[in-house]
Amino acid sequence: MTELRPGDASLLRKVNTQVTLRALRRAGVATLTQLGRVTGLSRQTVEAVLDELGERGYVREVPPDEGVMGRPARRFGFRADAGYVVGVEIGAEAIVAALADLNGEVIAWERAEVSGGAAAHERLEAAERTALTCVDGAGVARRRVWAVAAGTSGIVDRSGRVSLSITLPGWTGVDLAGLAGRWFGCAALAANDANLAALAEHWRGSAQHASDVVYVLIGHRAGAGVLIGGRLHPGRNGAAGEIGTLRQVGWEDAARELVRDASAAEVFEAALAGDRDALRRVDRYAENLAIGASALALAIDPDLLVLGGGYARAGDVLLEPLRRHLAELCVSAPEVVASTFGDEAVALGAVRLALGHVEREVLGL
Amino acid sequence: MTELRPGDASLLRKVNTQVTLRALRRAGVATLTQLGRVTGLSRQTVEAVLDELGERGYVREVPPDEGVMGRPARRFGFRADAGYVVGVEIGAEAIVAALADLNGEVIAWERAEVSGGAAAHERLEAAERTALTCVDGAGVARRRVWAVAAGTSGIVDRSGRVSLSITLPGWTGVDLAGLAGRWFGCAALAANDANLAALAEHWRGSAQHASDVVYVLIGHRAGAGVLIGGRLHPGRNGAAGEIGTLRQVGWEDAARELVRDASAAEVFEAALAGDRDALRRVDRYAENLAIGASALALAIDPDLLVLGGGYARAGDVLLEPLRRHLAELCVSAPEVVASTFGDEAVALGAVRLALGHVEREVLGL
DNA sequence: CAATTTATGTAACTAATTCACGTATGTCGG
DNA sequence: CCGACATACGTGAATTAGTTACATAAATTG
Repeated sequence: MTELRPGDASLLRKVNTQVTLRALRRAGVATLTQLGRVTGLSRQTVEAVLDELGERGYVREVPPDEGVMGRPARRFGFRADAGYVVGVEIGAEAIVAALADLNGEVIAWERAEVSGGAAAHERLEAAERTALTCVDGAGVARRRVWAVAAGTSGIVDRSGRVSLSITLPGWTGVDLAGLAGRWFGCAALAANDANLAALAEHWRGSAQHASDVVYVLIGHRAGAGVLIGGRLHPGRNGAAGEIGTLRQVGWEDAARELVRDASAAEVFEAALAGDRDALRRVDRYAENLAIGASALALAIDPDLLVLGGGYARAGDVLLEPLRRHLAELCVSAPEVVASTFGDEAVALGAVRLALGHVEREVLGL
Repeated sequence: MTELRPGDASLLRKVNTQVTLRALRRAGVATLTQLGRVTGLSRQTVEAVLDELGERGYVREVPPDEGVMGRPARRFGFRADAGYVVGVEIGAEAIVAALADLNGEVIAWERAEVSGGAAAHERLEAAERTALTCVDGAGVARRRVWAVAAGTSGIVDRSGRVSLSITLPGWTGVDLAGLAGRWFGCAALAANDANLAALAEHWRGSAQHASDVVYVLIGHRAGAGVLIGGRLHPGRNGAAGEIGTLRQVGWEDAARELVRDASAAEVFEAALAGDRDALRRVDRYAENLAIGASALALAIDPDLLVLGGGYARAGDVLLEPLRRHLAELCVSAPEVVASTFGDEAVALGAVRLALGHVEREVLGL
């Protein structure tokens, strides 16, 4: 339902501003002539656009290059420090916050532990504290944060409310986006953790060249996030990818069976060393995982399946049997790769989400 | 990856042409002033756009309204008969062809039976014959067909080739789009039948107000089609929705169990009459269906689930237990409705697909 | 220091759109 | 039948945005 609106001349300027800004951000620093070449616009148009952007504070002129032939060209750079965004992961046992500039470069990380049994208000206070510390510690004024996004396990609806959480006590019903907006008095978004991790992988991780992505987050509990056309696909209720709840899929007990007596890391370690029992347990786990993953893969037929979360650190010991089982179950199984990011994936995805909001709303895409 | 291109003034005209054309097609016949009001453009702009469209043959002036106050306004109408599109369903036992004008109004239907065991070339010849008869019978010159789309069961890849078919003999590997293009010497597309049926429902059926739709086509075999954001989501290999192949889902045997000795219609009939055994069998069938449907619903979290195909004619006898089982399996089950169309759904979806191609490529959206 | 190279500044021109205002052409009421 | 009214048409000026062309400016090179 793309609302098609009529355009007057100002639409052109909007379009060309976006084209120019995108080219400038890609290039880092560029001259008018260079920008004209890559955008296909005339130098004069680029100049007019950059003037406007300069007045709005998004672009700054930098000293010209030296030592090159001809008249020195004026050079411009995107002011990535014009504003900032914050991404926060609110997990069961830890809060991870990231502060990033408008280029998405992370300036500062902050991490805090929380008790798995902490009440909702405690967890929220810890999240707020962590986010504020992250920003303050980097020496960035709080009012310069333009958007914040939070990721958490459970189902998060379109408005940013947690509509269902099984793992975190008192978490169901929390208006995450509404509350996070008060931290910095800015726009706020909230989404499911696996969805954000998927976004992070598509942004800077192993899913960069994929358009439709399924991200499976495995740890104590397994969840999944879905990207369609490179964009988040939360679904009607924000529940897309929540296939783990289906009994036949068996994600519920899979992790329990895997670890039983030892820690997960130990099991994977033993399997890597060739231990028969460990190998069998990992294979069994991979099979369980593959059932759910294949349901997702068959439903969506993605370009890529990314495996992330704590257990994904096991690498090929887990990936190889997963690929095998997946191939058995799917007509045409997607490529399977491991996540690039570790603990930062969710917060990084939250940064991307917040940044996307800024790009749309503020820079006016 | 929306390629963002710079715009010169002609971009404005393109945009406004689209806006105007869309408004005109919606209105049927309209005056310049009316079009100006609904599009938000000035009367002069609308006039200029309509002049161009008139020269290109897409718009025609019709006699002014009589009996209204003031100077009679010139009235314009979209020339829906400027071109035509053809949609064809190539099924196991029948070919259904539909000829439609540029408004998507179906001018003529044509139907032919084929043997389920017919070889690929026979089936293709039957399809071609049916399509040609449909067009010829309506008195439309063959060269006025601008695009044709074909739908069939099995997996159809992006290029329009059947990459896997289990039901139709010799069907795997057939370059459906390539061959269909020769029928009328025009652009040709091909897609999976369930996907096209979904498209039809979204276009004019029970899914008109939904954005993300899962369509489950049930008959001898069950298949599913997926719409994301109102658009076809075929997936990487055109296999999105092919969840029936997953053993755990049980769609393979579901239909077999249902019918066993009687015909499906008889079983549904008996269930409607209150027959215990029939009710149990329908419930069992609904449960099997729900497992696969819930996997799709959980993966995609759609706005709506549409049930179509032969067995969907059973109506509430089947829908009610399906809804019940789905609610048990899903965190938040989607609304479930029956398909609006009967046997025409797939051909109608093919018409929509072909029309979409024309709108994009020819009318230049 | 002149030649070369490259960027800037200015002016003329085109495309598309809007606004304002006068003109044309119907219906309605006496 | 004719004037009042309503509504649409036609024309011209103004605005915004973008492009091309060319003279001018400011560096490096030999």
